[in-house]
Amino acid sequence: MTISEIAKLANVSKTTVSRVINNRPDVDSYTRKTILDIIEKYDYHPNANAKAILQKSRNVGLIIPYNAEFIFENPFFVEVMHGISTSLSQNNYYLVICYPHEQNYLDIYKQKRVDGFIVLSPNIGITTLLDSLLEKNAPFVCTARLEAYKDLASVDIDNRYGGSLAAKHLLSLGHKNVAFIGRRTIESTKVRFEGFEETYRQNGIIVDKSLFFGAEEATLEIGYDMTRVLLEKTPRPTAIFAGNDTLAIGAMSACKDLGLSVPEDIAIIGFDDISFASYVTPSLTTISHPAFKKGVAAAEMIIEYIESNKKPESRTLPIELVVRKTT
Amino acid sequence: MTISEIAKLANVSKTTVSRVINNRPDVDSYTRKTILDIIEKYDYHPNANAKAILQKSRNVGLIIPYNAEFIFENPFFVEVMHGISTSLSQNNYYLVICYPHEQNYLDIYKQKRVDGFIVLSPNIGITTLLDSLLEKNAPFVCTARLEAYKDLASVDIDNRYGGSLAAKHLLSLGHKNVAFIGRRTIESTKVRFEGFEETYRQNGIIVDKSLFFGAEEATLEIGYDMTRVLLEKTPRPTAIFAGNDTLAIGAMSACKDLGLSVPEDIAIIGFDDISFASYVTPSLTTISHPAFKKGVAAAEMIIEYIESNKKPESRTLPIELVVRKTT
DNA sequence: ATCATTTATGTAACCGGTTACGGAACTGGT
DNA sequence: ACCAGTTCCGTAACCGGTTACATAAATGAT
Repeated sequence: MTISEIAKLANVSKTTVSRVINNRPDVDSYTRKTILDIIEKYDYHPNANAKAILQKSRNVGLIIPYNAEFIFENPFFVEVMHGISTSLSQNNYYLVICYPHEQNYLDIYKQKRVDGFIVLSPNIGITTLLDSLLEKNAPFVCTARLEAYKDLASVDIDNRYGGSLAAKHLLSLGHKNVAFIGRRTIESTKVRFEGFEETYRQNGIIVDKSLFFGAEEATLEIGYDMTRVLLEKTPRPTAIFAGNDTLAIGAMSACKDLGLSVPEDIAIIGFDDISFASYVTPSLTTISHPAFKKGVAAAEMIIEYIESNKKPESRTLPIELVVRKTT
Repeated sequence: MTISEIAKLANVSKTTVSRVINNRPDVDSYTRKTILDIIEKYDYHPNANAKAILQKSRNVGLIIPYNAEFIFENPFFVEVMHGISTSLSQNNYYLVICYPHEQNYLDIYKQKRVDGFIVLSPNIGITTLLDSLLEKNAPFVCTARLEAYKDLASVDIDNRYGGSLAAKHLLSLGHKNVAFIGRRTIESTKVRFEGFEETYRQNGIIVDKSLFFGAEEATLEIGYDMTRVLLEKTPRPTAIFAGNDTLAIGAMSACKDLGLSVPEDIAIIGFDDISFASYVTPSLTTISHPAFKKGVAAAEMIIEYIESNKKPESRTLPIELVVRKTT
C-alpha cells in the first residue's frame, strides 16, 4: 500500500491523502472521512523512509562511549537507558543503539538515520567524539556534565554534593581513616571524591591520597580486586567510599573473602542506589541517583533540541543519602 | 552533499556515482578513483532513508514484550541485548528498541523502519504479538522457545536439562525437602521446574507442589517476598531452586533477614549465572546461561532471515552447573 | 576490414512520500 | 450583481537515491 494507491481508491490526488495523513486543516470533512476509512481498511502506514527524506527520521541515537561491556554490567546505566527509551517511545521517537567503533556514529548522522544523539555519561577520554559531534552541528545531549565542555546540554546530579553527603555520613559515624575506590577515567567519580575530601578537610581530617584507588573501569571484579589490595594497607581503613554501587558490591565480596565483616570491621558506602543495593547482604548504604528520571530528562531534552533546533537548558537532578546496613 | 552534487563535481552521472558507492564492477578504475576521492574529500555519506525506499533499512527492532521495567532489572536480559547489539553493529545493522505499546511494533514494520525483529524471550502471554507478526510475514527470531510455536526461529538453551542439573546437584547434597520459586508467566521457568521435578521423581522423591511459588514477574523484591512466605512453611525446606539469579539474590536477602544462614540453614541455587552471582555473599551456585552468545546468535539469525528471506534453523546453546558457596 | 562482443557511461523512469503554486467553487459583504 | 476572500483540491516538481535500458567506444575474432 502506498499513498498513490490510497489516492486512487479514494478518487483524489496524492496531495489530498498526504494532507489527511498529516492532519492538515484544509480538507473537506467528508473527503477526510472517506480517506481515513480507506486507510483504516487497508491498514496503510506511510513509509517512514520516504518521509524522512524530506523531514525528520524520528530516530535518536544512543551513543555508548567506551567499552559497552562495562556499561551493560552496570545496572545504573541500564536504568538510564530504560528511562530514555520509555520517554522517547511515548513521544513517538525511536531509540537506535550506536556502538561508536571508529567514527561510525557520525556516519549514522550523516546518513540521516538519526536526528540527534544522547551520549551516555561521556568521560574525559572521548573528546574526539564530542568535538566531531560539535563540528558537525549534530544535536546531542549528555547524561553527565564535563568541566571541559561546560556549554553542552546535559542532565546530571551534583556529584560534589553527593561526595559531601557520603563524607558527612561517615564522619558522623566516627570514621577517620577512609579509602576511596573509583573509576579513574570518569569525571563524575573525580568530583565525587573531591566533594568527599573537601568535607573531610573542612572537618580537620586530611584524606590519605594513597588510599584513593582508581581503575580503568567500574566492574564488580575490579571493585573486588581493588579492595583486596586496599585492605592490606596498615593501618587498615575503617570505611570505603565506592564511586558506584557496582564497585561497592565487589568490595563487599572482597571483605567477606578476607574474613572481615561489614559494617563491624569495615563500613562501605556506594553511589547510585541500584536495585541490587537493597538486596545484597548486608544491604548497601548509598547515595540515590535518579537513573530513570535522568533518562527521561535526556530524552525530553534531545526532542526539544531536535524540534526547536535550539540547545535546551541543562538540568540538575536531586539526590539524597540512603542509609542501610553497610555503615 | 547528495549523489547529484558528487556527480556534478566528478563530471559524471548519478548512475556512475551510485555504481561506485555500491561497489559495482562496471566502472573504469580511473573514474572510480576520481569519484572516491571526491566522496572522501566532501565526506559524503549516502542518505540511508532514500536508500531504504528501494532497499532494506538495515534496522532490526528489538521487541521487549511485557513490562520493560522487569526486563531491565534483570542483568541476564541486558547481557542478551548486549550480544545482539554487538553482533548487529559488526554487520552494519542497527538496533532499534521497540516498546510494544498497543500494536506499534507492527506499525514500525509497516512503516519500513525495520527489516525484522528479535523478540526478547517471549512468554505464553504474548500470542497476539507473535500471531500478528506471523500474519504480516515479518521476519523475526525469538530468544526463547515456546512449545505452542514450535516452528518459530529461536535460540535457546535446554531448560529441562538445566532443571535436572540443579536437581542432581541438590540431591547429591542430600536435600529432600526443596522449594521452587519462579515466574509463573514464562515457559522457560515452567520447563526448568519440570526438569527439576522429573529428576527428583526419578530418584524416588516427589517434590511438594505447594512449595512451587509462582509470581508474575522475576524481580529482586518478588524473590525476597516469595521467600519470606515460603520459609514459614513447616517443615521448612532445606533448599530453594530459583528460576533465575535475580530471584535467587532476592531470596538470599530474605534468608538473611530471617536470621537463616546460607548454605548452612538453607541452600540456594539460581539460574543464568549473571555477573552479580559471583559477587553476592556468599557467591551463588547457579546454572550458566550464555546470554551474550544467545544475543549474538539471535542477531546472526535475524540477519540471515532478512537477507535470504528464509527462516533460519533454531539453535540450542550449551549450559552447565556452576557450583559456588550457596549450596 | 568487418562484425560481434565487451566495457563504460548516460538517460530517464521510478521509489513513496512532500510541497509550492494555481485555480475552481463557494461564501459573504456592499 | 460584483468582487474579495475562503475553502478545497489537483498538477507537477522535488527529495536523494536505484535501476532498466540504450548507446558509444574499445576490443577481439576472423
